[in-house]
Amino acid sequence: MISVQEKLKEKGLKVTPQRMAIYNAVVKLNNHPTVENIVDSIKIEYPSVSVGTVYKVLNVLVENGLLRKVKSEKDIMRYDAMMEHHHHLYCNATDRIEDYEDMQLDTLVKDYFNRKKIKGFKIQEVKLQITGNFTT
Amino acid sequence: MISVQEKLKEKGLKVTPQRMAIYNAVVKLNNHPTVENIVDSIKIEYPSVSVGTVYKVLNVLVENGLLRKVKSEKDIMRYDAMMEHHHHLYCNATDRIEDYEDMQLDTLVKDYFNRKKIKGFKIQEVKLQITGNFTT
DNA sequence: ATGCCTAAAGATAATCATTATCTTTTGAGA
DNA sequence: TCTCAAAAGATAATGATTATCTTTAGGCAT
Repeated sequence: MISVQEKLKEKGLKVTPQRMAIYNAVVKLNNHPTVENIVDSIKIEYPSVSVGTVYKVLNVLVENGLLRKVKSEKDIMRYDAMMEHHHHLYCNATDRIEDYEDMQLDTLVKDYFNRKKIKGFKIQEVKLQITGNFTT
Repeated sequence: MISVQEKLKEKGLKVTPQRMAIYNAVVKLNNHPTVENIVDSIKIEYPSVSVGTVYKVLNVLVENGLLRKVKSEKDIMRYDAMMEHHHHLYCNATDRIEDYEDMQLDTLVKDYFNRKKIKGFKIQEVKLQITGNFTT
């Protein structure tokens, strides 16, 4: 598992405490935090952090493949540190979003679209948006 | 096929020319128009239309099950007049979004999740977000 | 280790989609 | 036709995100 520092260097980006803190916050918060969540979390360590910086850093991390954007029902952006192919469980009752990995399902879908092509469209990725309710 | 007028009356909503025009614009534009697209389209018939009104009407139509919101990669809301269960094809190159209906696929997915439950989660709907490129 | 230089952080203003507010207009039942 | 609440129009406000400008600090060369 390659570290954040290494990934940043690889891309020619400077390793700064803010970038580390923001990345780690997304990993730690882990349930697809909003910018607000991230700012709150970081304020504990870095009370002086600027909101603009958080936005900038998040964009840099997304552009360089360290984080992903996740769009929720509301029009606030959320972030995900899980970079492998996966699906999302959306809760109807709350705004909770959880990652869902299922290679068996991926195979099923892949096979299906290998057999049945969509005419006029070349598929690159298929992601499932599973809505429902958490029972726990 | 029940008409828009009837649907509005059914819900106790007044039938106004603006509501008709906005609904018809979404149907006519058909490729998941943005509010801007809709306003432009309507300005031809109703040059005096207010943008605020378009937003309000769209929200009313969504709340009453006449339209759906579709979120795109950008953070601008788009609208869809297709109310039946369906999936979306997202183009990587352009911002084109197309509806995709596939009952065979729906059956496959439904059967899969009937056999393999997600623990701690009750599924209500599964929608596929198919990204790729239009070849036409 | 020190200095230099550019990238990044901080602070603040600006933007832009969307919503709220308030007044005027109008659909539709009596 | 009259009435009245609901809807439209106009405009201001909001709130997330981006841009701008100044200050700070990584990190490479000396």
